[in-house]
Amino acid sequence: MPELPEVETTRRGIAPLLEGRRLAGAEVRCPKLRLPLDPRLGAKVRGRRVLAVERRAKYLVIRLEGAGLLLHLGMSGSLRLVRAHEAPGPHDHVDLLLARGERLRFRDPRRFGLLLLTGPDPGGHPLLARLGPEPLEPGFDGTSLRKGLAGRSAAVKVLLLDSRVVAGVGNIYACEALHRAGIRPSTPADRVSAGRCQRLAAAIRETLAEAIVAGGTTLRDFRGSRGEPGYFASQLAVYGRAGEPCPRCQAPIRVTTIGQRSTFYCSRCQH
DNA sequence: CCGGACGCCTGTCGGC
DNA sequence: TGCCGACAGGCGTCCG
Repeated sequence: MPELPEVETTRRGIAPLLEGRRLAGAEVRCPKLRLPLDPRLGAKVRGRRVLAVERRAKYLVIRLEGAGLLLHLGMSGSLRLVRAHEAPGPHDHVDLLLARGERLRFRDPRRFGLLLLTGPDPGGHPLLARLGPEPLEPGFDGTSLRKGLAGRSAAVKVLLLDSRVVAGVGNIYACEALHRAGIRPSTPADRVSAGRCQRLAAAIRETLAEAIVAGGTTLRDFRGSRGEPGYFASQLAVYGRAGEPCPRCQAPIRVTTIGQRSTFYCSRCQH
């Protein structure tokens, strides 16, 4: 579920609540996520101060004194600050405990998420080693995107979902950025011209930045750290809108399958 | 290396 | 109303 804007929304919500405070432990109720949770997580984080809450691609990178945490929300994860007396639901798998009875609660019905204890530099974890450029950082532009697409015959949309090409773009924002750039998702990646790569890189950045401003996209269950939904769904041009008129040219939005994922596009204004 | 298929889980929705 | 299959925002792995 959560793509870069949703993870960034979550990060912005929890960072001010965590940074500078000490963890009092952790409560692991269900250790079976994408990778098993460390059953001794609580003892290992207890007493450590939170130095920073950062984001890389769709990962939250939490730096602690002498250790680190790597957290991924998978398809259905969310984080929320709760009070100790709030009873956990069936999918509230783990809490990070703070002082004063506050907890950061990790809910993840589908359990594709991840919470790993790492060394002092969680950013150096192997899971992050092969990630491509951050789309909102200066290192990402038409030139670097074109390099990522060079020599690849796969559909350009498949490569936008490849975190080695660009980090953090998921199915919603790949569809939206391609629509904004006027590029058909099935176009072979190496046939996207330099000029169109420039346009596509700009479209990716704009789409992600606007979605962050809106607090992300809530289709069903995404919630920010205070339980609030994201409001970008109303600004989606194509995703989930099969049969509706294209906001630019009024032709009906089509849906097809590319790379085993539903793909929405306008056949009139995307070429 | 590349492209494509699959599995991991649970919830929800549409069709019959 | 109830059941059953299809599908969902991710991503690592395996196969040819």
